[in-house]
Amino acid sequence: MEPLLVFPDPVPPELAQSLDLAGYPWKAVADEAGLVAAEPEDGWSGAIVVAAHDLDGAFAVCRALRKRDLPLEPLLLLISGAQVADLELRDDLFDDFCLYPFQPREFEARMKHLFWRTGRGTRPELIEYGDLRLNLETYQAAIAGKPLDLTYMEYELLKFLASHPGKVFTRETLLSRVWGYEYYGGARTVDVHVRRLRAKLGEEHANLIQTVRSVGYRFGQSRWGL
Amino acid sequence: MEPLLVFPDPVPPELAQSLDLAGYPWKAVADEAGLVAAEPEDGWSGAIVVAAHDLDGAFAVCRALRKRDLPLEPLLLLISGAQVADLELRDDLFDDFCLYPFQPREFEARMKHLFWRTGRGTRPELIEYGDLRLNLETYQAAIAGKPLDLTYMEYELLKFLASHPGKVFTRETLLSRVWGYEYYGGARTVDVHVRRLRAKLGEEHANLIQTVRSVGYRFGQSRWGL
DNA sequence: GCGAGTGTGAACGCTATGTGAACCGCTTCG
DNA sequence: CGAAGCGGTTCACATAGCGTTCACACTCGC
Repeated sequence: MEPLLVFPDPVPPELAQSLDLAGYPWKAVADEAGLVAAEPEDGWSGAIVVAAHDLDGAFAVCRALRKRDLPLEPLLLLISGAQVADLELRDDLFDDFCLYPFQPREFEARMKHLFWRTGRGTRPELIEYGDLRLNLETYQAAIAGKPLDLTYMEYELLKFLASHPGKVFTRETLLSRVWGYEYYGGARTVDVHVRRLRAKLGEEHANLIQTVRSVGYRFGQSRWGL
Repeated sequence: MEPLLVFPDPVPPELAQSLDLAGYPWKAVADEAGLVAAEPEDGWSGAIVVAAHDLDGAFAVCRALRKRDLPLEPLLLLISGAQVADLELRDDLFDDFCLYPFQPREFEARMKHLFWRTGRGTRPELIEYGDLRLNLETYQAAIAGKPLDLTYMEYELLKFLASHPGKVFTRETLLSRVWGYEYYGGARTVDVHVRRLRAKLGEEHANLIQTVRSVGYRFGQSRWGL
């Protein structure tokens, strides 16, 4: 596991202790300049920024971390109770915060939840939508409990569509995202795969993949929430 | 704003007070059966589940909320310090947690951050004007909650008009901006599409698109009032 | 009341999509 | 080594949905 970035340097001893006890590798950074200098080859796996002693410096570090091409996640902010009000309008600078000084149990639970949450974004192991279920680990699909016998491309296409329910994708987008970025091929290929998917989904569920004329295809119903 | 779901019923008084002070509308629910019974027409805007007094009941509610077609978000869990360990392996049941009893400032900050996060992460790009709502991601439109079945050109035209409310466009402008810059066609095409749009909007909302004689069309009310 | 501008219904023709089948490369098995 | 099977791609054709156009009725302003 890549190390966590921790600000400031030196790190408060109780934080260092909690991190070590929980088994997180970490590296302290004193200021913005250190972000680049101390960065491991494979990047940071997350960041913990202690704002309790230096609010402005902490926010500066957060900003620097979030401005990168790939904003660093997750980012946990440790602040004193009196600083809670300063979070206002700075929601974009952190993923979660924890009152400082902290209870080790709460700190550890927040770390776990944060990693779980951001990890889920990159590697979900199960996709479910209505009766449909895709097991990404075993490459199996099932609808209403009945297993679907999908080919590789069919599975990949369905996986991509089902992981963005409601959103419409053009054939070109699907070709580049599902087939590959430099794919040379006719857009009708998508049609054929959609047709086979619909056939395998069965008459009852064929409408899971909807045609949006002149645009492309959409999986499932739109989300009108919020 | 739609109300928050709060479990259990009765709600602890300090929680009720904090919610009221922060201006969140809310509705208490006593058990899983109440989730459906008490649900507002437009759904919940989020949930707060107090686990401090009834851990199992709280998790049951969380599970029920997350199993729905559209898992309810955001979901804030309130737990006692002794229960933190019980969060283990239940990361999927909540979005954030707060130690209970809580400091109102921390509670409020978590609520704000949660709403900011879910709003930003999952909110589709929308165009809204009065009862009209256009979802740009899903190519769907709805008026007063009822979905509109629009064709591609109708959708594009409405999208363009609705994104410049109050402004008058000539047919030529519309042809070049909606149809395309090199479009060579009769101006009456616009009329026909406007007519169909009005018909689909329904008698009640047909006046959303107004005719400005000798000039063109305008969406919504003029900025000078009417 | 006249004319320009706009609403309306219907008809036409095009284009995007559905559909069946052929093709082609790859793997498997005899 | 060749045949067969499988899966992905492409092609040709059918078709319905949709955009455009036109003719005519109507309305508004002068």
